[in-house]
Amino acid sequence: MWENRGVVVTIKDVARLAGVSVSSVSRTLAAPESVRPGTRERVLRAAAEVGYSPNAAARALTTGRTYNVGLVVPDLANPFFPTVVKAIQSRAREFDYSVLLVDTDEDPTAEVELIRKLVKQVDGFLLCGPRAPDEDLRSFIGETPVVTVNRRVGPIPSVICDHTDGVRQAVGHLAALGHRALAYVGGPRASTVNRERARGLRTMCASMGIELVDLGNATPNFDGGAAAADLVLAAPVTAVLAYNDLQALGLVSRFRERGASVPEQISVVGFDDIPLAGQVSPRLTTIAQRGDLLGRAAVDLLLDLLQDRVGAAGSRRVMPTQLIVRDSTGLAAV
Amino acid sequence: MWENRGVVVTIKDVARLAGVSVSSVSRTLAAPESVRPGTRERVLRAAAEVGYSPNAAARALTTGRTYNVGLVVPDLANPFFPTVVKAIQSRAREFDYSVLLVDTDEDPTAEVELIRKLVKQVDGFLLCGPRAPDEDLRSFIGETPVVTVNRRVGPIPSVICDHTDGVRQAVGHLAALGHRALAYVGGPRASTVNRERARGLRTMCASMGIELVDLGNATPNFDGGAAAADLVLAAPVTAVLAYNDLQALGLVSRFRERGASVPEQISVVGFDDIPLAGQVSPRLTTIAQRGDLLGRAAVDLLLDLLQDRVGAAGSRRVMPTQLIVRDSTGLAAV
DNA sequence: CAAGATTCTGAAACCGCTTCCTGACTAGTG
DNA sequence: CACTAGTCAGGAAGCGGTTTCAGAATCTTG
Repeated sequence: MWENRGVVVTIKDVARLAGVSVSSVSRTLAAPESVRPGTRERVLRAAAEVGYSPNAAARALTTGRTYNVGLVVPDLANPFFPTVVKAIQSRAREFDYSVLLVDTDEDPTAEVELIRKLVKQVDGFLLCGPRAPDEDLRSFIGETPVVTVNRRVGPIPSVICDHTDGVRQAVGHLAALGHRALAYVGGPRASTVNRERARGLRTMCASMGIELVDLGNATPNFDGGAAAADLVLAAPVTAVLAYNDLQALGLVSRFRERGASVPEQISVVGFDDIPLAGQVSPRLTTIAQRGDLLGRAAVDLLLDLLQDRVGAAGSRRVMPTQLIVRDSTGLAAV
Repeated sequence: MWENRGVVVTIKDVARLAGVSVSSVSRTLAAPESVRPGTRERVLRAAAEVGYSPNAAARALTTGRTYNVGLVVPDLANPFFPTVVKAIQSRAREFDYSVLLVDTDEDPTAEVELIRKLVKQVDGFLLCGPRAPDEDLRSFIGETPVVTVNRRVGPIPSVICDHTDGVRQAVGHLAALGHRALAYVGGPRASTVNRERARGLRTMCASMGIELVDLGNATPNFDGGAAAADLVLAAPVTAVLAYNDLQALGLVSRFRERGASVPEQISVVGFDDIPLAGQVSPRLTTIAQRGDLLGRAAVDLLLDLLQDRVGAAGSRRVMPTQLIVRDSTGLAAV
């Protein structure tokens, strides 16, 4: 039924109509200047007339380039990722690349398997906050081009945000508000971002004489935050930083249930600046990562890689990070 | 640099190693029972040994099947879509299909163009709440298999939620709480879902003697809701239904700013039951669509279509809808 | 205007896989 | 045991492009 979908027009049809050989058609389309203007004209006219568009599979077969990129995300339901994915998809399209999406549901094992399965179908991968262990990711080196987003693994090209600087801004902000002790609700253990933030936090707090209570790893979503809220209240702190905004929202929600008002009794800082952060009440103070910039830069880096036009120096790109002060932080309770 | 990514193992390598012809290898992999056990054994062993996996492009070229589906969404940043996309991606994977994702940014024109561009690269399309006009979508009939999700266009196979029933439940709920006049904040004009809800609402209200104020079309996001909030307060109503949860959240937020408490002064009902709906405060009463069911059913329908195993009868699938009563609805203000 | 240098063009091979067709071999039958 | 029917495996064509190579056409130049 769908076999003869419309009329399948191939390069031969164009060649016949234009009265030239298929090679000339191919050449015209690939490098118009390599063909005489007269021929070019006829070919283009013919192509337009029959509405020709080359068959991607055939092209991929000969050239070895699929014009597909594999995009792997741990959980699309985390509002941070759609921002990145949108940017990636749109930037890829500008270069006529298509995006093969894979959601791994936070499963590190599935992640690696799925990547392996797709290797032949794409020119390279964009791994957003991959959860697989370093050595698994390393195994792709030399096998297929890979760019990681918000994760750093050995020499693998990456695009990340300057989380350390983000943390610096946040701690500075809290210190200025008089907070002397704060808690950190962590994210996935495997997350580079989490480690970087935790480390940055320790350094900053140490250098500023602020007490830091590490509450361990919580799941990176609303419920994870809500679950950690009671730990926070039990700790001798006046402010808390969460691994991401979803957790922060969970914290706020549970604080409210417990009757602890934000920011009067406790200040809350999130990470990511997801769309909702500025819309809920109280509006969330958060450290913004520009997901759109990350996504765009990741595509550019991968494409550069595919063209061999990237020195080792350029294989790591760092995006800025910015503290957005809203209503969930205030003067430290006395 | 990436040209010789690893060792490219082809069907020939397997054939050589197994001491058979390529045709036998191909046959073994496609239809194991068509080959003698001894041969089968050797082929499989050889394939495993060299880690063979067929080249998708080559296969697509000969068979005409790409094992890709095109997934088109208007805006991934709307939290309803990730749910659907996740389900689609995961269900597709079960059948070894890959998902080519396209986000159209709510642009009806781009939508059609992008679909056209991808036609050759996929076996069919899943259009989630497409925004393009009916006639454009109709033009794909016979050209490429298409399944629409939450949109009905002529004979195009579709999966939708029973929105009329959802509306029925919601109006029943509000009526029982004593509301006699309610407002509707609409969504995109082109949205089938929006039309269906509006129509259902009119019918229901008429039959129950409830007054309905149609506030026209608002953008289907938080800001659209916030913008409509003042219209609601100016109307003689005690409850409002929004086109989606994002709008509902916007409404609540603006109501709060205006000092109108929810649900004491005004009840709010959303649509979709996005993850956040149950987590914000007040928790949102909403009409749930099971995005996961929709996504899964859409994949199944498309695959059935591709196998020619779907009668005209089965080409429309309707998913249930359910009112989730939470805290944003209460007794009508007197 | 002829000879050589250049630019264009077409024929053909090839990418990796599927599938049709044919021949070889096995099994079944009288 | 000879003959037919039925299995199974291999050769080869072909999917729709790209690219190499060599020949044809055009342009220079003396």
